[in-house]
Amino acid sequence: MFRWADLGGGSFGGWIDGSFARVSQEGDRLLFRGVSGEAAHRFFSLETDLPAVTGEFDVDPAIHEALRRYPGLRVIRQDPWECAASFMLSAYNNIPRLTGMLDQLSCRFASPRGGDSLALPSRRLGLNPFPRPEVLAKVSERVLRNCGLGYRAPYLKAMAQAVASTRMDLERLRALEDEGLRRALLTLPGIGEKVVECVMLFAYGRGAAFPVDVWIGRAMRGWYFRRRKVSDKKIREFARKHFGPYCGWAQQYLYCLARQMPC
DNA sequence: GTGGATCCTAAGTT
DNA sequence: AAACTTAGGATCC
Repeated sequence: MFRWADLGGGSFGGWIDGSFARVSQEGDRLLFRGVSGEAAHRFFSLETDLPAVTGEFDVDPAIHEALRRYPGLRVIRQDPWECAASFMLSAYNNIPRLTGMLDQLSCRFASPRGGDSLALPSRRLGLNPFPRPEVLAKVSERVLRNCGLGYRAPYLKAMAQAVASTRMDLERLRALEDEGLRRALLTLPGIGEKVVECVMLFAYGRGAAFPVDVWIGRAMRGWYFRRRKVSDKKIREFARKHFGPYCGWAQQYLYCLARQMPC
């Protein structure tokens, strides 16, 4: 999510299932190189009937405008470990710094394998695969701080240890219903009410998840609550009822709109 | 225009 | 519920 690079010439690169993928668009078709079509389809949720989904929550002027501005926008399905770690690190942080942190981690604790060799990204781009939890679990807190993580360093180490051990099998969590999944993920260190929604939505494909970050919070208060003071939880509950079971997809559209025109 | 000192803030969690 | 690390960006000389 945070680690895709603009390679120029209308082409973008990032890691999908252990392969470095290059994606470009030809007319209304997407072209994938370095990765199986199947994996790419899963990653970009291309099996989802987008008009059917967006039609379900095209219910008011704000979301309507967002749908008009960002046609084709989809929710990705990322690897749960990378997703959980990335969003944990995003807490009380800014995007440029976050990407710098992730780049350092991937350059220092992961090496490129797989993908077609000619298409391997350079280390300078910071585009190695995301480090495995077993690796990060053994890295000292001091070294993690050295990657610029700050106070988040111990969280990442503890999370990596949990995921690398049998304590937290992120793949087995797929079998759980939304509430069970939410409760399980919340036990991970550094994951709270906002990040858990991100992981559910962007890694586990739970369309009913609705992350309320500062941007969505501001925007929703402005657009739907007459700028009243409302808790993030209330906003989430409202969104779930207002937009329905795919409110998480609506969140993506609103998020883009909120960042483009801040309140 | 360029360089550096300083201030401020940040896709929240504990 | 106040505190949390610190890099990157903005502002200002």
